[in-house]
Amino acid sequence: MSTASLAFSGAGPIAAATRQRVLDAAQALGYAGPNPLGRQLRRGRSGIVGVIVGDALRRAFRDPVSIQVLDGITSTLGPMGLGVLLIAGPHDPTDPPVDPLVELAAMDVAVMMWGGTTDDPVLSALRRRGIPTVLVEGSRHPDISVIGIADRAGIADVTRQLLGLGHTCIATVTLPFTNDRSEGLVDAARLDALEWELTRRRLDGVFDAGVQPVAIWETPASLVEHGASAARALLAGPDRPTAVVCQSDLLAAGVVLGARELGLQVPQDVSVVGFDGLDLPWFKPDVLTSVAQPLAEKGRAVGREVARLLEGEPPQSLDLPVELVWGTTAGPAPTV
Amino acid sequence: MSTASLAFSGAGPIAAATRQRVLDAAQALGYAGPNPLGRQLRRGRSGIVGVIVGDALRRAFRDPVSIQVLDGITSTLGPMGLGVLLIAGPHDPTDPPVDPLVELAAMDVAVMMWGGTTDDPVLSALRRRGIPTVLVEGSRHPDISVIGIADRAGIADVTRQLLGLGHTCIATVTLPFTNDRSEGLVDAARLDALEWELTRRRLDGVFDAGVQPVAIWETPASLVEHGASAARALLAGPDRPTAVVCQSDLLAAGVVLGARELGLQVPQDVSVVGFDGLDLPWFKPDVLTSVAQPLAEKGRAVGREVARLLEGEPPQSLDLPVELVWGTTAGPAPTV
DNA sequence: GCGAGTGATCGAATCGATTCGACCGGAAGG
DNA sequence: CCTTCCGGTCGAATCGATTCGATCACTCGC
Repeated sequence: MSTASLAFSGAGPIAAATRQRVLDAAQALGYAGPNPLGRQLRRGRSGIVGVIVGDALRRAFRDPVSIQVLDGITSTLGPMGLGVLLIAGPHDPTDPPVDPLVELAAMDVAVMMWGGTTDDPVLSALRRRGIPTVLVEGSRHPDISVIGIADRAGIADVTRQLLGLGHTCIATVTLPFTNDRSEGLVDAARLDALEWELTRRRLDGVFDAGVQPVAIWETPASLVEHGASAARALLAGPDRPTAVVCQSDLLAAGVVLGARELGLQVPQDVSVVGFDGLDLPWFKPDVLTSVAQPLAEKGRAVGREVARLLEGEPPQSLDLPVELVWGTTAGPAPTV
Repeated sequence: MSTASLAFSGAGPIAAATRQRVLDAAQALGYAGPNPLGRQLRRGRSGIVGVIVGDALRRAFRDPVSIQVLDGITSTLGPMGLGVLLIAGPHDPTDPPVDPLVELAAMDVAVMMWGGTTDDPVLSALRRRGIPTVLVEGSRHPDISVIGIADRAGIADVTRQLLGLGHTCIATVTLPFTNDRSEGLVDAARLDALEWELTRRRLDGVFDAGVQPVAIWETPASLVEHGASAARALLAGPDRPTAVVCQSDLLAAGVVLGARELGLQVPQDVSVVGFDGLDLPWFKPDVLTSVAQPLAEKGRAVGREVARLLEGEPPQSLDLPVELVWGTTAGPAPTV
């Protein structure tokens, strides 16, 4: 048995002739190679990285941001012989708050693809199981790796640019506040109920610039259609904002489309800025003014951190820079 | 040990008090519950379904078609306690033809998300390992489950409609022919080199309608930008086709955008039909004329077939119907 | 009061590979 | 010629849970 093991794994000394004899015998007996389950048990490693996406898979995959990060992750993990197990994140409040896979599946490391909330049930489940975890865009935990970006400062920066262009009446369109996916204007009570770290941070970016938005509009997901309905609600009235800061590019693109539906010109009548720096082929020849984040690099950084954790090294957090991309959707405030 | 096992699994008779005692002891000892690896080895089941996407993950995830099918798959598999392991399909010819995960990873069933070629190395690797496999949109294999759609008939149908509207000069824009991702006009030699089952079948649909396309344009992937470049190439000349049949909606949308860039009106100057029946929010208010396939249902059918195979039942193939959706991008041929 | 029956608990084999140490034969060196 | 060393092979323990059958305590019925 041990010789057969060596023949297949190639680790350790084995004569070429013996190896061949083993391989031939395997062929004759219809043995298709070592059973991964046995190997995994013995090694104590499954070779699997659980990636918990921030939503039902359907929605998560419609978001180019998740996709690009996921691609960066897999392209780093693949060559290391690690596989990615997809796990759905929290979505419908009717579902159990934690996917059974989080409790039951074999994985060496977990990646949470969204910031999560302050005390996330998924995160606690992972900690209970003792599975090292990498958070994408979460808040700093002392003993957990967090791969983030300078989104707060980036949003503050682009907001200041708008101020410099004479905008005084600025609205903001945000990502979801909680898992319950409501849509609409945010009042003080709702603002207190804000649970998602990421949404809060980007909102704080606007405040950091010294802006008190004339309206905060919450969307149930980062999708074009929700941006469009935000535009219909925010830009229809007579004293509409002259600029809209959006927490994602998809929302911003939706706001632009919605504004045009209302007969408004972008950026002459209203300026729209987004976040992410996506390349949207169907948006051409326009280019969103946006805060670009290095999405694929973020994924690769996650992959590298996963590798570090597997080596047994202590968690290490990392913040990636963002870059302001000045496109065609923002300009000076209209003169009254 | 056996009692502890019963306490955690809940299968078999155990007194509530004993159970609680075991759970308390586990807590005290810092035991976080059964190790999945041990359970999997014993059960002989990993609870994992390997899903091989038809491309590098990045490209596959930009394709709403894969996404929706994948979503259907996961939503069926999740409640059955099965996890989805993502595996990249064949992409750059420089990479190894078969992802190492296909050879090494533990999985109970595999799903190939694209038709593949007649003798696919991935498929043979899976058969060698004895892993039951479900093919999405492949060609009929005797002992393999194939979940397909009536795409050939659907394309033939929509092509006949175009004939009925007076179109005689019809071009077609296709999905890739092989893994080498070339782009451009297809000549006889290239037509012979066609390896992808799915592309061939949809092309045959056009032929079935009795149409000999004036041009066949191969794209390297189902993306809007490739449709746009096809349009630039096919529609620039004076004797351009009056209708373009595309093998996907993303390509069709790209053709429409490209045609407009050239100053053409759709459908007045040129009719464009697609395939898939996607809902593209950014394409509104236009609606693609398309052959709609039930994407989520296809995914669910895959999930059900996976379940069947796990039960040990013999492979069973299934063909889902398609439906012609008459949108705003196709109309009568222009009068000369 | 004793045997049958029942429900809970425990022993031990098993899944399949890995890996350390023991062992063996042959070659090189003294 | 004997010892030492070394590359190659083989035995056996181990990873962690599941599960069948055996055992045990206890109750019920006669």
